[in-house]
Amino acid sequence: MLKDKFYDLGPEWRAFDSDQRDKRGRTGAPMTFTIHDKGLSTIIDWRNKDVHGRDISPTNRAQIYRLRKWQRRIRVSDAAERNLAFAMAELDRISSHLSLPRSIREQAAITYRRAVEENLIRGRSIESVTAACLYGACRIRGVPRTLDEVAEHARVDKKEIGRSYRFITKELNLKINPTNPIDYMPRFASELGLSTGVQKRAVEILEAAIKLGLTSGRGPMGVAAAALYISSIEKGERRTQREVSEVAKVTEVTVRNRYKELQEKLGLNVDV
DNA sequence: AAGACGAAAGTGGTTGA
DNA sequence: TCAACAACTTTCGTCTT
Repeated sequence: MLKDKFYDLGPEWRAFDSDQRDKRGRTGAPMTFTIHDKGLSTIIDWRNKDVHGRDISPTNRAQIYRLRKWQRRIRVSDAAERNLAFAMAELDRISSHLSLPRSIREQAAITYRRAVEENLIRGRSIESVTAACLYGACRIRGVPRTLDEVAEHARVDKKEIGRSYRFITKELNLKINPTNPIDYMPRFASELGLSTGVQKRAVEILEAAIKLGLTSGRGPMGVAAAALYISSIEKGERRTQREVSEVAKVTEVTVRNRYKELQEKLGLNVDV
């Protein structure tokens, strides 16, 4: 019954690439929901007096009671709806900034609705919960974005999103696997303009590394970056450590450490 | 001149008493 | 709640291409 009432609150333009998006993005949320009824609501007050201050007859009184009851109901469902609409708008806004596919956004919406149903929002900001749902949705769908990336476009800081995320996943029993470095591969490779051959090789390296347990306890992005770095050299499409570290959002030092490790333990000789 | 290297000190988050 | 800890970062001087 609630869902009939949602409007498309997304941006009114479509962006075809991120440059465009950056230029055209105007402001935060597409619309404010602070005034849900546009000031048109009528309030039935609690006194049993009419406009002239006279007592209302008992017959009319029964009717007034019924009206009051509805007013109460409408008010609470309106508030809930308003919050949901706001959350959906926020979800839309962040995911469009992150160029996330619709399916992920929907996954996030599902999670969010569940969170609402289970009363998990109380005490947490809607913004932090939506961001947390989105972050989780990315991981569930195997298209990881870092917490930093999500936080960058959310209106709350990383710490709070993380807290909400942990809470939500625990309370809803969401089974989310630890991030797999392989999931980052397509994105990193394409951001670096590397061929699918390089990407495939990097995945092979990662698979071998996972078998040897070289990935556990390590930041997945660092490992992914290192594998891609090695593979880019092997395939003659070399990228510098700096370039690789940039897209993976880690430092060169980390790329170095990881790749030295991979090289040594996997018996790869990359040099020359 | 740019890239790669590695040592050393600093940071934030997890873990275990 | 606090301290220890590992991974990662920052910074910086040096070596290699």
